[in-house]
Amino acid sequence: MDSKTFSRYDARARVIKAMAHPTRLFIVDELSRGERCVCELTDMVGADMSTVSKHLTVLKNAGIVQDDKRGSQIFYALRCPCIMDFFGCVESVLKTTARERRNAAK
Amino acid sequence: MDSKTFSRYDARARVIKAMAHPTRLFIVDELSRGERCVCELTDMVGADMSTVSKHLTVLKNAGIVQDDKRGSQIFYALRCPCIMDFFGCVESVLKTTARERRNAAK
DNA sequence: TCGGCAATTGGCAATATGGCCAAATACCCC
DNA sequence: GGGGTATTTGGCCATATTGCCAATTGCCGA
Repeated sequence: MDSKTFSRYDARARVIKAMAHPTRLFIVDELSRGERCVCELTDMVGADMSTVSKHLTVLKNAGIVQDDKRGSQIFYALRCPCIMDFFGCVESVLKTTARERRNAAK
Repeated sequence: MDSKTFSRYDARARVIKAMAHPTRLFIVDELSRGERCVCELTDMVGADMSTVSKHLTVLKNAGIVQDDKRGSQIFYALRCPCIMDFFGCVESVLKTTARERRNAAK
């Protein structure tokens, strides 16, 4: 794999890696229903606000979310709704695995 | 986030995490064109065979690929072609980011 | 059965990630 | 300007990931 090819896959991997965490997946799913401020997300996630903030930074650096400062709050929103396509695909992988496990158990 | 909700997102995150590496992304892309044995993939990737083998194990454990032993070789194939949907989505995130960066530079 | 290729496994070192606390910033209202 | 809320940043530790090498296993042909 030459370095140009590597760069292409590395760029993609960075975006995917940003999604590869249960808390960040939860956040993305929640944002798909509309923008939320950090404190709302913190309440929902149930972790330290600093932790949630760092997760949001990861998502922002990957280009998945955008932030909008309004007053003393910062609202985050999905930048690319197509991100939700991930879920359908991931679910079908999980379903396939579950089905095969059932068959294997027979 | 209650523990049941967490489990759901964690299961999804495990699948996504398996994709979150440039080499594994390359492998998935290559497998989308048809099955390949470990030595073919090793040649293409250009890493140690043990490294490629471990990447394949990660993909297999996530339910993304399946293996088929034939003679002295083991062929890997995608188990769920929809995995390729990831790429379109990731590309659009990358394109959005690139576009915004261009606009910001103006 | 022996030698050799294909592939996996174990071990190890380097590096990255995740989460909390505490401290620093930013903003608003009074 | 001062106090309070919202958010980010820095530091630290525990844990996970990655990649190579070496050793092992599995299979085939001579």
